[in-house]
Amino acid sequence: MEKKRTDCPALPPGWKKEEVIRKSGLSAGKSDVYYYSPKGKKFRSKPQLSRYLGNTVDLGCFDFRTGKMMPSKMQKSKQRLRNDNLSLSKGKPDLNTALPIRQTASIFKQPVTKVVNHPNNKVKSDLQRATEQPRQLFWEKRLKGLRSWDVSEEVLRTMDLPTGLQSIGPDSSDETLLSAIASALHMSSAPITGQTSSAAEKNPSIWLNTTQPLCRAFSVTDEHIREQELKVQQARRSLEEALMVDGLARVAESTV
DNA sequence: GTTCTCGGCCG
DNA sequence: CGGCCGAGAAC
Repeated sequence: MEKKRTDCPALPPGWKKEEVIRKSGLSAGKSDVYYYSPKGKKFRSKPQLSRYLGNTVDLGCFDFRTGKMMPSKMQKSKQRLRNDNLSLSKGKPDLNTALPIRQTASIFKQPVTKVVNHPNNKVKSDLQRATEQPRQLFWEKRLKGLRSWDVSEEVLRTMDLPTGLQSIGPDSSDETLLSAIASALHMSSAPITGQTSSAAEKNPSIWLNTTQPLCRAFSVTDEHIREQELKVQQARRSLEEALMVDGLARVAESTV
């Protein structure tokens, strides 16, 4: 059989594509296409590939069988943005196994543009580099007043931050504190400690540690952790209930 | 146990 | 009809 693993130009380097012809049975002559990651993991469908690659790669116009990007396969009236209202309200249970996109990520989609005085330079849009882009001091202030809304346009109550967290910098109110901390958690995998230097409190515009949020140094206590565990537990419970109710409703609907 | 292969469901 | 994945066959 053709068991040649060939390079696949549409995928990151190291990926291989293989086409296996069925040699017997009713489906003899049909072929199956497989992909192999650089580490040798085998993939036998687009959903499986998509799950593995996560949200970093859009396989929307990727043709699994040929292994090429097919611009024609774009923007069908189907293919909605993942988990929009429709697919959540009506429709089947969410069997989408792809990782959910952080909704807050939209804030960071457009990092500050770095202009370099060289005619041949192109602006890079690599997300990894985005965190290293220059930023305005106290840029978090711009997040002030951002709220989240549910589908009925009801303002969602903001999260309660643990007591003891205090903002720092020109905006002493707590209005940007949550945003600043949330942003910091999204933008770096390094520990978030807040501004540990006491100098930063006196003159933040000079001593601010820009890798940390506009938040005074804090420590996490066992009590904080217990509270958080409780919240997670409760959230999971209500999710479980919601899924339960949803499932029952669907069964009832289908047996009418 | 893992990998290969074809059947068959479902859209 | 073809993509996807279950599961038996093969190793």
